[in-house]
Amino acid sequence: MAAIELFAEQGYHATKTRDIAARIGMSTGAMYAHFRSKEELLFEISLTGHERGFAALAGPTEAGATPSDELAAMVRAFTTYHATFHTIAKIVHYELYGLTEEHLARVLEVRHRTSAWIEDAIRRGVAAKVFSVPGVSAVARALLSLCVDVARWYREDLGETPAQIGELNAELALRMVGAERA
Amino acid sequence: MAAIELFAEQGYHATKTRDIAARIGMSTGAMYAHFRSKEELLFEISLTGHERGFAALAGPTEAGATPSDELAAMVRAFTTYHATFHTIAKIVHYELYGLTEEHLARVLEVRHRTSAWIEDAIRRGVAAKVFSVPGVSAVARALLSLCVDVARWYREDLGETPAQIGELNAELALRMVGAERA
DNA sequence: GTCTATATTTCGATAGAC
DNA sequence: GTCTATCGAAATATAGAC
Repeated sequence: MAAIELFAEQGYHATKTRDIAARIGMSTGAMYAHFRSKEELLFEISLTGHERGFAALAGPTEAGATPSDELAAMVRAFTTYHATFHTIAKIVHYELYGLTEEHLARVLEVRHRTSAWIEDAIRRGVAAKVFSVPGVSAVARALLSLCVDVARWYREDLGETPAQIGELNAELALRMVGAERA
Repeated sequence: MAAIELFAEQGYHATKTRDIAARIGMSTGAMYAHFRSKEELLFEISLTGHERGFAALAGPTEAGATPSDELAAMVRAFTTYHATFHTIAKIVHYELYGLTEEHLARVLEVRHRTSAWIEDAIRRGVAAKVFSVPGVSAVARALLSLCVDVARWYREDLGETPAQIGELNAELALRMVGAERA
């Protein structure tokens, strides 16, 4: 979708319906056959992006994995997602104030689910005495920062693949939680 | 400044000159005695914020400090800055696309100075063999993420002081660079 | 479904009185 | 310097022909 690129490049409010129309080679009038308003378009992008981000984070969990492997896999996948879909992720994290109150509530639910998921992973490692952290939720927040902020600075022409950034962040995450190493 | 709060709360483009006027209890006409345009207002906030951020990062360097103490002090101060002035920092990091080309170039120079500063600190630790990192600039980027992203989620009613977040991030930074501990 | 044309609103910025 | 009033441009969204 052209709107995704534009919202991410310039921000939601800076993007005009004419810009979107021009990029896809349509008139503004024709676009309104596909969605009711600009905010609805933002909400659809935002909610889908939130759900896919959570799916990326929650996907790699395997039964029987060690807390370290589990956390590394989560950070690796969540980071890779934020690099690969950095345009959508920018909208997800920086365009919340463009949503209506009802739509905002919908995406906040997903955000809460996301942070709870990573907190639980840390908590399991602490319980198993393989992690040592200054505070579970504070470190969870820091790990989310590490993953999420990738969307702010990542560009395809950086010479680094999303997978490489993911691998780096997985390693850093294990260091941050003080994981005992094999 | 009222504009700072509004730009940070809703974004630059979402903030109307009438909103700013209303918050400070002035008319829009009266405001234009104080600045030439909305973009000029954004630029002033952005440049000042950038410079103060760099000053916070570069301030704590002391002669004779160990690489670990030095890096910890930098991350502590830079994080504390981003929590304390999270409204300004939001503008600094998320409202770059609202600037004119000339003004953008000015702030990009400060940003480059900032990342170079933290890279150098890591490089000194690696040279002294007290840090062990997967890559100097990649880890520098990650450290910046950790500090900068604080501005995205910090709120005063969180029950945590900026200094506490700063202390946490300083500890996490030392873990990330694999600093040898006393 | 897409076009051209336009209705309607709202924006940033200015004019002129005080 | 601040006010009221307003200009001119630009925005979202709609109307009606094809």
